[in-house]
Amino acid sequence: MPEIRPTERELEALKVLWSRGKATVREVYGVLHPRDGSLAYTTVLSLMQTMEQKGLVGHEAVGKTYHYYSLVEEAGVLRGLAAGFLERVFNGALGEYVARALETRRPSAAELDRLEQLIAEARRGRGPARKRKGGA
Amino acid sequence: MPEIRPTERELEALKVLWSRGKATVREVYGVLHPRDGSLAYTTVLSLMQTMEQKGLVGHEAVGKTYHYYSLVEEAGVLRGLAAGFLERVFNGALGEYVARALETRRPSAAELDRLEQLIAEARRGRGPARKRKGGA
DNA sequence: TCTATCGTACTGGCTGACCCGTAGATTGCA
DNA sequence: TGCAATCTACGGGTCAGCCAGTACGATAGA
Repeated sequence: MPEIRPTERELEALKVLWSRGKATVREVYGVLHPRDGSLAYTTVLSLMQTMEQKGLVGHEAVGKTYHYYSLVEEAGVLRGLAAGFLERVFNGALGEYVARALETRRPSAAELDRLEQLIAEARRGRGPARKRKGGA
Repeated sequence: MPEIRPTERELEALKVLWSRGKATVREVYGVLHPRDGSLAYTTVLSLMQTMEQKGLVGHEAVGKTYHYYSLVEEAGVLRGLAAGFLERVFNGALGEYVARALETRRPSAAELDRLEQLIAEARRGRGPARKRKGGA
């Protein structure tokens, strides 16, 4: 597992696939285009092709169109990104990692409750995730 | 303030400057080289010149050598990086941001205490930072 | 003075990310 | 059958990041 590190654009596309299960190029384009303002359809097409070549996504032909789906698990990718960022930027210092994020905006009470919960779970010896790692 | 976003290499160099106050190219090279394995001295020199052009660092001549120093505040840069990462990857979801990081390794009791402390401070209405923003 | 050494300045090459236009194939429909 | 719409395939172009070689000046020591 050579560390999955999608680029920014690739991550945007993956998010669409994760939320929908699968999607056509046009659907991904429909999500990315309004945000970016100007972004050609063929650009998104190229993006999907590049991602397929990298093994991030796969496709199945339905009629003449392709339905793309993610080949990488969302939680795993996000975990990897977080781990890399934590290491590269904060040298693994969890406190700094959280402190800097808290400085950027005032967190809601609900968010703070959620954080407390995560910490409590971590204290109980198991990670916050309920799922096991053992994926493909 | 057009959002400071140093590249990976630049961040490595900035860390050296932050920890030492100022440093020569050779000193930065001395830190970066062992980690990277092979990295030419002139490469680090080019890096510093690029960073100076971007306004990330400045230098003063001491004899024939340059002493470089950071022009950007450490806390501010890290805060910006954390904010960007939080937004781009987790759409601003603080819980996910922390949860994924906690999954990567087992945090120590001291680290969890530190997190509790940060949350408590956030609950008291003020951010975890004791310092005001008003920098240069 | 001559030379080795140690600086910085300058320039170019390589790669990946990103973007898009055009071509070609297929389909639906009048 | 002919036309328009809608795909995918392919190729190219731009730019930033990264890396390093070469040039050139200053300095210290023989």
